Amino acid sequence: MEPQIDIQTGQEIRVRIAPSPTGLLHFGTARTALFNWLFARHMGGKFILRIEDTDIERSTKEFEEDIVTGLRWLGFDWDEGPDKGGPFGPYRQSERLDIYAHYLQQLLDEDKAYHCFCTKEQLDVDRQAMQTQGTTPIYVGRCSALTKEEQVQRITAGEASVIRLRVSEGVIEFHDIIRDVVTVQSALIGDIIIARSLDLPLYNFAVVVDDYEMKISHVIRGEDHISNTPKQIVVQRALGFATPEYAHLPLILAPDRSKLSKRYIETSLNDFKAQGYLPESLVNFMAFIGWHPTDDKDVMAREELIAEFDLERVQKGGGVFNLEKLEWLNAQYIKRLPVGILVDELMPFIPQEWNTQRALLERVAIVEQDRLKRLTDFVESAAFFFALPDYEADLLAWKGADVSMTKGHLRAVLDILRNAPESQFTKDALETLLMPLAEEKGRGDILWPLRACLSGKKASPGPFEIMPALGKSEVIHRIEVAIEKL
RNA sequence: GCCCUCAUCGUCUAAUGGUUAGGACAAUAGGUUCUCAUCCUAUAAAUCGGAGUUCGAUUCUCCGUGAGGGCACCA
Repeated sequence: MEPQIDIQTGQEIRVRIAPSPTGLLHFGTARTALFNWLFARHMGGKFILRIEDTDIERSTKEFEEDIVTGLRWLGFDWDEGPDKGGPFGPYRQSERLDIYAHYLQQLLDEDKAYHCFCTKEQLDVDRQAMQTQGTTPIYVGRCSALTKEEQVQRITAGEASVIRLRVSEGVIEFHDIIRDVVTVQSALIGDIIIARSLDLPLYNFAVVVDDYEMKISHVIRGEDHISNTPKQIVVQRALGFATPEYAHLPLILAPDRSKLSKRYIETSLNDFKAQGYLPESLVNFMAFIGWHPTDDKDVMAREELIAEFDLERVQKGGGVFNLEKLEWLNAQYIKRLPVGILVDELMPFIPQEWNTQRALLERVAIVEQDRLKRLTDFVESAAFFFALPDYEADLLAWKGADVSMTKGHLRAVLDILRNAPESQFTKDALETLLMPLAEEKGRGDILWPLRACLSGKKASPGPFEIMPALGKSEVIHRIEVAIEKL
């Protein structure tokens, strides 16, 4: 497909996900990645991964690894990124320091930025004062009048400083695809710090430089960034850069409607993998927090999402994370899996011993498929197929039936099954074989003890599902065990 | 405190200036070969409040209320 051009800007459509490796892959980050990816794929544009590791104290390689692994698992293939390069690399901010230094120096030379020598303590006092006065806490501008000579002098004298951008008063207005126009007074921003030094740029500065250098056409990010946008626009203007199109996504909320935190769900998306969720379910689920198609579809495959996704239809209000819906969706996707694939997916979760017979595993998977909400459920619900659990004899009695009667019923079933050839061990054949007896003696009287002795559990799949999976000899054996118990 | 944003069933959401306000999850009640699950059917459940515009507003405007986010030499 030829790269799509944005009608409004005439630019190629390029979006990015820009996580900072200061923690595990968060659910919200994954959802932002998804919306960027869907938009890019829908529009035929490019999706870029950029690692924002300017915070050298908190960023780690391990977190970056976790994030990249998670995004890959979800299937968000990026066109450019630190692992695969691209025409506008490097894609890790820590490797772009010379680029930032260049623009920082330019701003300093043009006197659009200046060195500020205020200490953190001073700034804290200022902030406190403004807050008690009821005004917006911004920089008071103590250092803004310093001449270049004075700045150089104090730096050479060894005084610590940061770099601030001069922000003039006025109105900043920007367009948001989801929210239309957002207006902010720049007087409420003040002279923002854009770098600690030439080598240590800060977020609001680095983002602007990178988005420009990487020719990002649409910035799609969480609503928590709305208040950063005017600051970034101010930087763009100082640098003479065009403003990209924005789309601020509604936040994902915990059930108490506060910002989703690690207190409610596991922080790393990779934990969802460990808990037995399929990437397809997560993708479908995440897409539906903040977006829905026009029709009533509720299970949508990746390709359908791409085909129908539309940023303009994204919800404005935050959405609560609903675990039950995720589980339901996961069950839907598990149900739709071909057995072979299901078994493959199950592999990482099952005990070694079960893995000796692929054929048995497949038969069991067929029985359990409709009962699984998560892949991990299989371990517990299917255990009885691989080893008959210990159970009490009275489990075998159906609604107060006495021992000798139950025993007799099981013997009758055993007789029928002993004479049946292995080829008769299919669901349908077994039903025609045994149902007449069950109708005669009472369904519960025959079926309950049979099922109970096969599974050793009071709740399990039905006997006609269990028997074909187990095979003749094991079925006979389990019935004999039961008769012995009685 | 200041700034920004938002508001349809419990939850995710659909819809239109005129409909019985639709679907899904969850809940409840039934049904299908014993149990559990699946599956099927049905029931209950919403336009935050007040003005205005209009023949008509859930939809447009304003005010109020409520909620969320942001206010770092973090991102």
